[in-house]
Amino acid sequence: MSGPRFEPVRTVRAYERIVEQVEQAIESGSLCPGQRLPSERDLMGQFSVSRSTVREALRVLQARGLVRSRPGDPHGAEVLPFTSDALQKSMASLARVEGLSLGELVQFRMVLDGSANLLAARLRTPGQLAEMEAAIERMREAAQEGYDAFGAADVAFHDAVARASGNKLIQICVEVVRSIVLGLVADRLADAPDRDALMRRSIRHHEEVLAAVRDGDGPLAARLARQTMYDYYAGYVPAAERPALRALLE
Amino acid sequence: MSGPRFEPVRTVRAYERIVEQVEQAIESGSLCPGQRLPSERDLMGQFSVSRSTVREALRVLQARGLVRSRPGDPHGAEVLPFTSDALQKSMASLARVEGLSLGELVQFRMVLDGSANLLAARLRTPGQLAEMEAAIERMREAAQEGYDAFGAADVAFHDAVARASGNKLIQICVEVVRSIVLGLVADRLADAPDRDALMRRSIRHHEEVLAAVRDGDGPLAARLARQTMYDYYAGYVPAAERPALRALLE
DNA sequence: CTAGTGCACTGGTCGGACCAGTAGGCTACG
DNA sequence: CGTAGCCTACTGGTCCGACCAGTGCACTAG
Repeated sequence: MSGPRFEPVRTVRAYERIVEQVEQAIESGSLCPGQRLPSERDLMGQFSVSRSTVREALRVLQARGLVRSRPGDPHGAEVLPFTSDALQKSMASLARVEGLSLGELVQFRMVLDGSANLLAARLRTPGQLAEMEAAIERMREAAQEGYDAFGAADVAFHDAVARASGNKLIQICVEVVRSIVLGLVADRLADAPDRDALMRRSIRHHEEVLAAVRDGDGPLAARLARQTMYDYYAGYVPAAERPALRALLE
Repeated sequence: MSGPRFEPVRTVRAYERIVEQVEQAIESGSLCPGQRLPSERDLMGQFSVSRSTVREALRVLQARGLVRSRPGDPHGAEVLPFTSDALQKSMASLARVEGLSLGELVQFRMVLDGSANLLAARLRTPGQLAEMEAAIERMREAAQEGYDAFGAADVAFHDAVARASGNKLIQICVEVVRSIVLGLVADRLADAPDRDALMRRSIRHHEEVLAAVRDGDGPLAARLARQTMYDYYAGYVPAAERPALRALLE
């Protein structure tokens, strides 16, 4: 009954095949970050296509964050090291299009940060522990300097924890989601009424988290980290969403 | 000492501004999924640019998964509903370029799936609970039919849990990371020696997880979910990475 | 009323052209 | 001899006009 199983032919556009080839060259390592692609006019020769086609391919590669081109650059497009930019862009667009609420984002941060602390408590090296201590020390100094400096030191602490978790995926997602959240609440954080008290309390919380990490008590570190995050952001989250956040606190 | 703070001027390319405008129209909702963009020739009139520029903008929008165009379509490019495709693409490329190990990916799944179960145990609706039960029932049937059907039912269960967590971000990340992991181990899963025993044990584990979710015991559900994931994948993870996974089991 | 045909239009690709910008070599001046 | 400044050859960004294969719709012939 059934003859030979034919598959639907996929019409592959010329620029897509160029994208594939370059992408593969980058992934296979034969094209390293910092290296340059040939100029568009060279590429049109190598691929036997017109410049328009080459350019459309480059636009796609650029949109994926693999390549950057600059007018006038005599060396051609530059192959970029991986950045989470593309990931962040699509997640940010996800956040807007899909209508992600601040509550969901904060909840996700609680999950990630909690897990990062859990892992860090068990897997950290002495050097990483020192980094975290340095970050908190920096937070204490920065509290005198201003809110921006304090925020930066805060970020540095969470990054140190994420690194100590030993999981690059966690590390990157922490970074991506945090930047989205900070983008959403930046204006409201700026004019918080009692910033000094907020910073002092935040430092104390971070110290408790660090102590748990130092002691290797993962579950405690995770719980404290989630609680810290909750205390810090709950005020900006609509009351209706808060119960979902509290579900992550024992 | 410091004069007026000048900022570096950012030369904005024409196609970028087109991308911005269309992106914003989609995000603001004035352009809904299913609707059509004007034809390229119309757009070049509306934006006062050449077709090449319009096309480059469309390439970028297409690369971000916001739009699809098809040759010959008399209605112009179609605005797509959000899919996690773009997210998945950038995360998959991250996995390759950054050299994410299977261990890290599985660990991340343990984190996500654990948290999803924790939340689901506390926030699930009766309907969602029924979905999970149906998915497990489907797993029992599928175990007779074959490995592919079983895998599909397994995926359906985890999706039901992710939905019940109430967090779309968790839901999407679960989906994205799972598809990457499955892509990595697909060939090795196919010729596992004792597939029947594997499936039976997997069903039993899932039943235990479901029971915990039904009882509203979040921490237990989370721990069981992580344990299930570990048992299922640990064999494919290099022994050196396994301790990091076990750090997530009490 | 339906089956078939033709047309108007689409996106994909091509080739050529011009512009503003850059880098590096060249020149002329100190 | 060294350096400051110009010059040129090249880059990417944009525009234009053209052709092709594919699509959907309206119109027509049966």
